[in-house]
Amino acid sequence: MNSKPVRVRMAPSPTGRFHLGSARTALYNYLFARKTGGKFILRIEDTDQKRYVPGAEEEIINSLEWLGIMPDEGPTQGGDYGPYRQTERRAIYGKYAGELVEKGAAYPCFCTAERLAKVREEQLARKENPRYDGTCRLLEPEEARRRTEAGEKFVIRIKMPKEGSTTGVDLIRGPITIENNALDDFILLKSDGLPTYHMAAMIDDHLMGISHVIRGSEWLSTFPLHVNIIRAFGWEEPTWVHLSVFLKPSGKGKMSKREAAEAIKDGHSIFIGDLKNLGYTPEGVLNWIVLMGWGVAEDDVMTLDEMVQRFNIDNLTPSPAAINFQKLDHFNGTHIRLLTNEDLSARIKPYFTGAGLKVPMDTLLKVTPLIRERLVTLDDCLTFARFFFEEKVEPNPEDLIAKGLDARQSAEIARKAYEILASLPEITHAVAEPPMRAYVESSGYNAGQVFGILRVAVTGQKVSPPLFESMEVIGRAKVLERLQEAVKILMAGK
RNA sequence: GCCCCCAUCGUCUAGUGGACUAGGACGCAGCCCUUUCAAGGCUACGACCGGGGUUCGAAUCCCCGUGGGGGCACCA
Repeated sequence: MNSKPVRVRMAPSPTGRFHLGSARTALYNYLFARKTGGKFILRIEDTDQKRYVPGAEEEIINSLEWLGIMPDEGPTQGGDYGPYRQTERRAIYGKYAGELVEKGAAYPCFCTAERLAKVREEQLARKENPRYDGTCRLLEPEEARRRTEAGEKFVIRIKMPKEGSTTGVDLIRGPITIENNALDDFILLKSDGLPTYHMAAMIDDHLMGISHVIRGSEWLSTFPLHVNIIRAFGWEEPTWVHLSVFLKPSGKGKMSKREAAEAIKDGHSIFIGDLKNLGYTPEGVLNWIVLMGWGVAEDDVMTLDEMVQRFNIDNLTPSPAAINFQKLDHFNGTHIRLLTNEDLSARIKPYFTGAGLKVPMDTLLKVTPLIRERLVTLDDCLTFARFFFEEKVEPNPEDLIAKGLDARQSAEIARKAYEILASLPEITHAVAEPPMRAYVESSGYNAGQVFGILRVAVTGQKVSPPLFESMEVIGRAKVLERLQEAVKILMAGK
């Protein structure tokens, strides 16, 4: 490990949606910064103008905000090392690339894209590895300068050593060595004047004082190239950590576009921006992803603060992890149950109002305790509790008929239940249950039959929160009204 | 094809040479609780990829296989 003050960064490119993998990278960076008292930085790597997606940067920031892992420095909050968007730093890169050319560590290349494509094709046909053939590497510096000054289009390539090998050290994987002749003369500066990732990231990491680079394992194969670039500049290397990749649930390969769409149909998603709408909580999502690539011996239910306390960068696992949505559901439900009544009520309220229901907070506060342990996702509140806020319920006539009984008998039970409840001054759990129990005893019907009919009549559904508690919240008038309606339905269907 | 990485229950993982009859979590199955559905409690099932070394001793270290994954752009 190096001795620099801890500064870590997340450097996404605004070319697509913000997904699980990006979120986990951000999380680990965040946890490490908090754990060590360091800074967490967001840098937008927008040097590819062709793939730029409008709104992508906004989604990144919204997602981080929703998860509660906002950076200390970044394009929105600023900082002493800005700007934090690479396109706003473009002047910097040309200067550094020029420095490398001066040193003889890089060279201008005038080959056209067409020629490069042709070379690649020929190499492939000969079953050779596709790579730059080195034509412009042989150019005399004077001639190269004459051509660039004449206005000819060019890129700048790194002059990779032909011999030897390069070794970089990854914190969780150990030394990684690659033969230099296996590395290409990668392009550092594109003909549009913007840098490629390879050079831009190294320059910015250096300029921003990044101490630890925690990034995805897709960078593992170009890792030695990055080490070479840093050495060419004569800078100090950061500590490197390459995270594992996420595999699709089957464990066979990365999530494809098609599979991402499938997941959404199932009520799941790999995109953070969707998870919110699907009723997931930041707490549940965070707990879920933090454990894919990092493990704890026991007590795996954690809040963000607890994660910070327990996080240890040395314990990150290098092996790929298959996504398991069932586990997300589990953690989501668990964290929902951990919320206070007020907090949970406030979080589910929008789902009711979104469905066009009027939801008074005082009533909701009484409903929430009845459904909280039944919720896997926040939007489940609608399936369990919408009848509390509806004027009328529309029970399925068949559901009103208890198991083993016919319509006439069920109607009799409903009418009797009405009589009993109507005779009471109030319908609370404490007052209503004893006489109903007594009726079950004396009637010869069983509890499941009697309460089943009552449940469907009052809630309109076969599955509901506890019956008597529910009736107490619904209120005497509505309970009796719904019971009467049930008797009517039963009589009509007889 | 070439290069790199990885390898413990179905899945996520604990394990850093002896405390391993390999621990936890999800899922699955059963039981308890119970007016439904959950939640909760208990129990069961379930793994060190294979082969060689090193060592008194290996899930743990080394090598070779095998399997899986990633990368080979004027994309990141």
